[in-house]
Amino acid sequence: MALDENIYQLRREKLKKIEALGQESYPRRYHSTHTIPQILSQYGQKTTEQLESPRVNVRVAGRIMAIRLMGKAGFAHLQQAGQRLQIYVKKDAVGENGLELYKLLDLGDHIGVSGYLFRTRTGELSVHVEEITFLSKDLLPLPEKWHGLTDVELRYRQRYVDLIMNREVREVFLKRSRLVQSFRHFMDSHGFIEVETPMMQPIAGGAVARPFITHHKSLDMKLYLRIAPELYLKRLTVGGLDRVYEINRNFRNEGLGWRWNPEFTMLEFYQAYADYREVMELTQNLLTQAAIDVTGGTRVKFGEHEIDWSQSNWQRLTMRQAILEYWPEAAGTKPQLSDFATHDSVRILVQRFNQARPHMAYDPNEPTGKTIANLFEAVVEEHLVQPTIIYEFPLAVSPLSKKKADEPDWTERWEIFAGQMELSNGFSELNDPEDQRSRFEQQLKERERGDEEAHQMDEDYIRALSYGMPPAGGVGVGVDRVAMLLTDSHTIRDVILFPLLRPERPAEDAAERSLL
RNA sequence: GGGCGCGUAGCUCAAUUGGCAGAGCAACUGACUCUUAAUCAGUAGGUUGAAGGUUCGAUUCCUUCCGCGCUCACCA
Repeated sequence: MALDENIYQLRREKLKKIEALGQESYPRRYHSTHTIPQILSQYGQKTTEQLESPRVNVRVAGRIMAIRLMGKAGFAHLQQAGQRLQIYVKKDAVGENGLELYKLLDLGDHIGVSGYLFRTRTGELSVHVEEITFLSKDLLPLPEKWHGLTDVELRYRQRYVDLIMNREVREVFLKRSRLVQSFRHFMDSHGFIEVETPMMQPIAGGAVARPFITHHKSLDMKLYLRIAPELYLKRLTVGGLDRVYEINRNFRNEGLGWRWNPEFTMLEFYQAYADYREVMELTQNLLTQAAIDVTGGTRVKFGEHEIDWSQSNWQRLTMRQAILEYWPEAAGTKPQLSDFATHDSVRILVQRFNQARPHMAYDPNEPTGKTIANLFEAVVEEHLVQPTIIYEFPLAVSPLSKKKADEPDWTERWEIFAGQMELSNGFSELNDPEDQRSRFEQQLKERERGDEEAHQMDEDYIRALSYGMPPAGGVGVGVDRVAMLLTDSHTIRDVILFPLLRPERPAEDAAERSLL
């Protein structure tokens, strides 16, 4: 703390000395001829002789990540775009003034150098510097050069330092960017148009979750941060936007965990005249393409596993089949499909399962379909490492999807799982306003029963459906989770630049900062 | 919210059974015109997360609190 402040003051004084040498302390621009990655790729393979005739003059800028001074000469490494280039500074070439400036530089400072390329005795491509231009001072010390920044909390809190020090982190976020690009390109090329719908909503609908509450002052109105864009996007299909998508944040007021951050990014899209099977195919293609675009192939390391995103590796099971398939031996003989038919038979399944592994919560008053969905999560989810589509979901947990024609307790809905996570959710959209009204009413009963997350009534949405919504398939894809799988990240915080954290200790730290 | 674990210099980590709080890097001073974890000599840097307790003596043991991580529950 005190030391940190000392360094800060010392470096401020160095900055004044740098000004005294005739350098601007915070200049406005620097004209480079090359970026460091350009130099490395264009000249990385050239021999000493090739670099000598003709001589290659360069101007290049970067942040000092290593610096070594040996009396009247020195070496440093400049970092730009995650790559490093060595520079060689000697008094004969930069003059008295240049060497004085070099002596005032610290790890973390930004400089620009002009000079020519050469190879050192050990063969490293370097810039033989003729002129140094000071660009910006690092007043706070960077973490230790060898171990870098490893403290997990500091990495999230001070992501800027994390990005400077850890190249893999930079790589993860470049891949995340490519992922979003891939999704956009895929949707655009399939005739979808991108839209933005409200993030602040008077009724938080379209998903089952507890919302964040906020308030609009001049309207004196309670607003919710959206938990899903669903109901607005479907209003747009009513309006004739037959293929729409949105990539944006949802906010859910829930606990945090390796798969959960309170704000997370979803790709959500709707395709008119399609049913759940068509959008299932589309989403499978979307994800396979994303794996290729982000990683260059379909086989992607994820921890101990290798996930194969190629089309032939995808599995499809109904929810009921999956429970049979992964029923644990310890819980006795596998159930039969008929065991899902009645409340009592499902209750017996739960009892058998809980005797073997007593950790599934069970409320005998909840709808049977909800129990089956919970049973699925308890029995199956941990087994789904390779891309798997689970389809046919209980009506009770699917208030917005169409019923199966032949089984009205089940819906035309699927979810995609991989890496033990739910990645995507899609269904044939319910577009019958009267059915929708009774589903909402059913949810209101759940709410009265104490389920805070049950859906609220949305009269305007029902009015929109009453104008006639075309048949449509709709899909949501969890962008953060896909990013995790494609970057071998095992917590969602590693794919979110600034994950939600408790604020820093206010008293001490604020006092400290005001000193700086 | 429950369980487990962690918190020591700016960073990464030590400290024997409870016995003088240390190292490397970073920083400062000096030497050094091909180094790359540069090297060499020296200097400085700490309320051991906080409060309380046990003890002649606590970084170490106990209690409470704070923060972080992992995990379980709710959720995608």
